[in-house]
Amino acid sequence: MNEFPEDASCPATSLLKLLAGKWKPEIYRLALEGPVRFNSLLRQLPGSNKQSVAVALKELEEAGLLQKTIITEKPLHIEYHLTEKGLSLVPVFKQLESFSAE
Amino acid sequence: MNEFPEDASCPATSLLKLLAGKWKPEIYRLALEGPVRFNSLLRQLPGSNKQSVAVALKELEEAGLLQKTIITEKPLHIEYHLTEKGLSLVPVFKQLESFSAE
DNA sequence: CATAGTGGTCATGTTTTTCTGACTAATTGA
DNA sequence: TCAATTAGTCAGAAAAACATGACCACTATG
Repeated sequence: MNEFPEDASCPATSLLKLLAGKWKPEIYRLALEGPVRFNSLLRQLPGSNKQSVAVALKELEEAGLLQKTIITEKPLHIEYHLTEKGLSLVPVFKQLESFSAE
Repeated sequence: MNEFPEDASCPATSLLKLLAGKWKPEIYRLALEGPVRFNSLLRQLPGSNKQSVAVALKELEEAGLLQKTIITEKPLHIEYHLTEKGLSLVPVFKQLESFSAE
């Protein structure tokens, strides 16, 4: 009988999967306060590990939410900061947070 | 040195994890159009299976986004419909969808 | 009475995700 | 020169998520 034969694919699925990955919401949240760094994140996120944080950073970067920058000054290091695309997610994220807080 | 010793826990994490679970965005999306049913969902979601859909429905219900109702009329069956809490997520979901569409 | 549809559960297996610990390599400071 | 900090990679193990197929109980239809 097939009551609803339409395609039920969902545009939000891949974005949700990306954002929900381990340590990603936490990293995104910290990135809202300013550029983040690999080792600093490891210290800020108790229970995290190099591998997962590296993967999270890479995927957030590939998704165009974070921009990786090599800082050649003083003590040579790498920073990740939100892109415009990353910033455009702020309202969504704020809503998710306020919803969770209920 | 511990530059940032604050707790970095994130209120959005659990909600994101809930929403990102397999078939959950698709089920939520279909529920926006009206009450959904178990076997009907299985037909509407190609590639899905009883187990995953059952788990998704249970978790969405436990999270208070869906309400399970036994319909005692005509051909006895069960419906899941969005709660007020579930409806309050609509704007978030719409934003996620429009963001994905870019 | 048999068959199909309703809405599941359960045990098991596979696949995906995440974690652990070892290792690398360049830079900096003492 | 030694040790620490930077930012990772890699292989393998463990844990979590997901899929498969069998089964169950009830209702409805022929």
